[in-house]
Amino acid sequence: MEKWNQSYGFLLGKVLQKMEIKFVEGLSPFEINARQYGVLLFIEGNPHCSQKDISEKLQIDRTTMVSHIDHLEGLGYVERTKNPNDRRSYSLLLTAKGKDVLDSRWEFLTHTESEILAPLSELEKQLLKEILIKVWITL
Amino acid sequence: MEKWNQSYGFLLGKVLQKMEIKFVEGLSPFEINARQYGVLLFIEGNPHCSQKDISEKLQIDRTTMVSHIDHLEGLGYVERTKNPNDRRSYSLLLTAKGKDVLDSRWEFLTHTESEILAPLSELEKQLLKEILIKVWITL
DNA sequence: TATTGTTATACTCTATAACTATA
DNA sequence: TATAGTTATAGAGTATAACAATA
Repeated sequence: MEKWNQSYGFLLGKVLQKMEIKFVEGLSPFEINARQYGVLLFIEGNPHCSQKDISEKLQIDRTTMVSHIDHLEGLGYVERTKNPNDRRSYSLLLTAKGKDVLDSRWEFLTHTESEILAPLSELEKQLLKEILIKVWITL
Repeated sequence: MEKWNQSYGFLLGKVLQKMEIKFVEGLSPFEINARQYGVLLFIEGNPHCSQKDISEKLQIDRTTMVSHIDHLEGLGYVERTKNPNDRRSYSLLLTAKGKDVLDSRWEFLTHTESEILAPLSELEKQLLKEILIKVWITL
């Protein structure tokens, strides 16, 4: 075992990189990247949210959000309407098409993850998820 | 629990991101990024390697390697000498200064990781490492 | 005056193709 | 001819600052 394999960061990075490469491949027919998929997920969970909301929660710069939403709107996955209560902001919603992409790729995502984590037992997979959630919650 | 928290990829990404931000901050006084730290680590473990060797093993494009090594050589962390057996390639070595940076930042890296993983018990930390290694080995 | 979204611009990181020097 | 390294260039992805519309 070499020195760099003893770092959690390197190990996490390698596993994540592998997952991401596969997942991004699966997203490419839908012309979005992993970030944009995350945005779709967020909008599904927070209908009528603003670009600012996503920007804050997902820690994406608000100027970057503009181009992400431009892109998703251009593909017909997301709909911008002005928020009647505050006309500075948008009220964002998934379209039916966007919802389809989200669901189909969610299945693909979980399938991809299973493949990468195949060497683990069911117990280990569950432990890994619990451990990650425990760390994430306190971040 | 929201949907996106149920993905290993999102959880891994969040934890890694947090580690990386802290680690890169700790590297900044030494004017290198995480990739370049990885290169130093590789050279330590593989003295007299060529740029091509690093490029292949760390999956960094060889043209990108040129600027990384330029940078590390400029800082006096790495020494380029021509390989006498094949004068096309370099024989790369850490300087004493490079070795110092590597060691001091290794301590910092492990300390940073401990901070992020603080919510875990010793057993959980060990399980996490074992699980990650198990997945990584089969990648 | 502060906030949401926008635009123009610049910066970082990386990749592609053509070049050189060695083999 | 093939390979290691180099250079110039272009492409993502992101960030900064100035602006418009609205609060």
